[in-house]
Amino acid sequence: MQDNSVRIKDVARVAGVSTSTVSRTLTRPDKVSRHTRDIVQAAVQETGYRFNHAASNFRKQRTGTIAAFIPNIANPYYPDILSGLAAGFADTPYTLVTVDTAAGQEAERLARPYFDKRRADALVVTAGSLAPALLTAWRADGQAPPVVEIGEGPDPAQNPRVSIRNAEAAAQAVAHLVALGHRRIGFVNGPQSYTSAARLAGVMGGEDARARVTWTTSGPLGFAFGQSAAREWMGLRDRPTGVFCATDVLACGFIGEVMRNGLRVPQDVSVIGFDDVEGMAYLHPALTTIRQPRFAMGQRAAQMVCELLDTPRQELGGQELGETVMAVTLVVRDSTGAPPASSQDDRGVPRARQG
Amino acid sequence: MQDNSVRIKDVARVAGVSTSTVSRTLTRPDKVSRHTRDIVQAAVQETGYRFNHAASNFRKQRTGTIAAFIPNIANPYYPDILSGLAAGFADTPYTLVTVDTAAGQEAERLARPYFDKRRADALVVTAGSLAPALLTAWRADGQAPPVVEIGEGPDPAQNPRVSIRNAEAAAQAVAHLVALGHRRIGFVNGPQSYTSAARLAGVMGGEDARARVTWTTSGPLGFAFGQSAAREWMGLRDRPTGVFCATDVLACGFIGEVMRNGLRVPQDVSVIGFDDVEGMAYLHPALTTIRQPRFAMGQRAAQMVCELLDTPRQELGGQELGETVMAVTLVVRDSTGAPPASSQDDRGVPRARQG
DNA sequence: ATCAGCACTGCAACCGATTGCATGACCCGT
DNA sequence: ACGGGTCATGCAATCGGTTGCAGTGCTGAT
Repeated sequence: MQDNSVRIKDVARVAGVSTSTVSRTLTRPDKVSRHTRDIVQAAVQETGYRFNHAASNFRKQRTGTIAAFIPNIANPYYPDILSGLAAGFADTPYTLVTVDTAAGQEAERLARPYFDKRRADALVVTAGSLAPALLTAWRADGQAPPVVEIGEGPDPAQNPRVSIRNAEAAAQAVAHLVALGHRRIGFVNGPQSYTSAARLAGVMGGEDARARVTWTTSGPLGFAFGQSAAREWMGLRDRPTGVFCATDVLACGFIGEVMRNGLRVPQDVSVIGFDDVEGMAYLHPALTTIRQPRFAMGQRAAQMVCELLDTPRQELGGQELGETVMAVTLVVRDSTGAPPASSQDDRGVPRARQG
Repeated sequence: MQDNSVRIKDVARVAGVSTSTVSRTLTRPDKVSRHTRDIVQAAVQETGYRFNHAASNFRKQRTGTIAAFIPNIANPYYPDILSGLAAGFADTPYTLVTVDTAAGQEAERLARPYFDKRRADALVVTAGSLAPALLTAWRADGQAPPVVEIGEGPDPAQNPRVSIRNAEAAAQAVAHLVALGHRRIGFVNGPQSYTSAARLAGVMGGEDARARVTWTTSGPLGFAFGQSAAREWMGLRDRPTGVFCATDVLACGFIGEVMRNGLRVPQDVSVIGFDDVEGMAYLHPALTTIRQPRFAMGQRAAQMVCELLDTPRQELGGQELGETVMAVTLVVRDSTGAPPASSQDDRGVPRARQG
C-alpha cells in the first residue's frame, strides 16, 4: 500500500493507462477525461504514490527554489520579512532558502552561486545584502534568474521592487519630534547605503527641519553603534533634545546607554526609532517608532516572484511589475515627549550655549 | 566561452573523452589519470562549464537539502543556531532550508512534507518546533530522512542530539541569586515542554533551593508573557526579590514592565535570564543571564548531519553519534545584585508576611 | 456520406549527470 | 610467454516525471 518505490509508472500500470496520462492527471487534470481521472486517482490512492518534486523540477529545468538574501539574520528586522515571504510561497511549489550574506561580506561565496538558473528560479534581495554593483553585474550574466528587490535601491528600479518611502518616513519621524517642541534634533544613521541616504535626505528635507538638525552621525547597524552614538551625544555641548535613530536596534542601544548614565527617556531626551521591531514595545520606555509593514512587504515580494515566474516570456516580465510602495505608520509610545523645560524657549536655530 | 547550455557531454567532446571520464574527473579525481584530468580541466575552463547540482542530486537520488525546523523565527534565540548550521554546511554540498513551524501549530502542513527522503536528505529539529510524538511517528515512516535534534527532548535520545544540561543550568541561575543573598526566589518558566520541565526540575532541584523558590509561573515564550509575569509578580504579597526567567525574552518583558511601574532593577528586584540573546547586554540594566553556545550548537548539529550522511549504511548511524552536551556560562551583568535591605534579614524559609 | 475539428491518450525522447560492467592496455611473477 | 591482476576509460542504462507529436474515435456541418 505504501512502498517507498511507487513511481508514476506503477500508478499507470495499476490504472491501466500510460504514464503520460498519469502525469497529466496530476499536473493538468483538465486535460484528462473525468473517467480516466477517477481511475488514475483511485490508483494513486491504492498504490500510495507520492509525487517526486525533484524529478519533476529536473525535467522542467527548474529548481523549485527561491533564494532570499539578507544582510544579517541576527537583525530583528528580518524575521517578519522572512515570515511574509514564507507565507507568500506557502501555497506554491517553491521552497524558500534564506542566505545570510553578512552584509555583503560573504556575498561572493554565498550569494554568487545562486545567480544561476540551475540553482534558483528567482531571487529576493533585500537592501544591504548585496552591493548594488554586484547585483547589477551578476544579474547581467544571462544565466541569472529574475530578482525581486525589497527596500531602497538605485532609482529607477532595475527589477521589480517593494519598498517604502524612506525619505518621507524619516521626515515624518523628525516632524514628530518637532511637533513635540524639539528644536535641536539629532539623527543616528546607518552605514552608507541607498537606505541611509534616503533617510538622511528625508531628515534634511524641509527648510526648517534642516535648521533643527544639529547633529548627525552614522555607523554600523546594531546595538553597539547605538551605544556609541549615545556616548557621542552625551559629549555634545548643546545636546539635541530629540534623537531620531534610523533603526529600532540603534535606538535601543542608544536608550540603554543614556539611561545607564542616569538620564531619563523621554524626560531628558526623546528617542524615536524606525522599523517597529518585535519587543521594543515591551521595553521601558516603550519605543516610539515608524512601523514598516515588513510581513506584507515580504508577502508582496513573494507574490511578485510568482507573477514573474508564472508569466511566460511574453513581455519583459520585470519592468511591468514595477515597484510596490508600502505605507509606514508612526507608532507613538513612551520614548518621545516634550523636550526638557530648560530648552523649551529655544526657537529656530539652536544657540551655541545652553541657557 | 560561456554559454548557458554547456553540459558534461560538451566538455567531453572538447576534451576528447567520454562523459564518464568528465564526471569522474569532477567528482572523484583520483580515479582518473593525471594526464586525462588535466585535459578535462582545461576543457572545463574553455567551455565555461558549470556543474549542475540538480541533475547530480537527481541521479544520486538525493536532494542536497537539509531542512531545519524552528518554532518561531521571530524569537532571537534562533538566529545564532541558524548561523551555526549555515556555517556547518558552508563547505558541503548541502543547502539549508529553514522552516518556521509556528511552535508546531503548522507542523502538519509545513514540516510533514519534509519527512520524505525525496524532499530532504536530513532534518534538524530544534526543541519546540515539533511535538515529540509527531517526530517519533513521522520518523518511523520509513521514508523519513535521518534527524538530528537540538535541545532538550525525550530521554534517552532517539536521534543524535546536541543539547545543554538545562536542569543544571537552571540550578546555576538560582544559585547565583542565592549567592547574592536572595531568600525568596521566583521562576518564570516557558510553556510545558521537555525544556521547561528540565529547567523547573533544576530550579526545584536542591533541598534548600526548593525552599527558597516561593513563586513560579509559566506561559508562552515571548515578551508579552514576561510582561504579564511581572504584573503577577507585582501583585504578590511577599514578592520574591530575585526572579529567574527561563528566557532572555521573558526577562526583558519582565524588566520592562517592572521598571515602567517605577521599580528598579536590580535595586528592587534582581532578574536573571537564560540564553544570552543578542542585544540584552545593551539594555539598561544589562541583563545577567546564562549563555548557551548557540552558534556552536548549530555548527555541531550540522557536523552530525554530515557524519550521518557520509557514513554508509554500515551501522545504525544515529545511535552511535549519541548526544553532544555543551557547556553553558553564567554571564553576570547588571540586572542582578543584592536583595533590597528590607529583606536582607530573611533566612531560610521565607516568612509569610514581610517585616 | 464525408471530412474538418476536437478531445483524449499513448509513444518515446528527453532533462544531465552517474555508475555497473565490459574492454583494453600494461605489469608482474613464474 | 602466459594467466591473473590493476588501472583507466568507455558504453549505455538509469534516476522519475514531462511533453511534442501522432493516432484514434467521435461530433457536427455540409
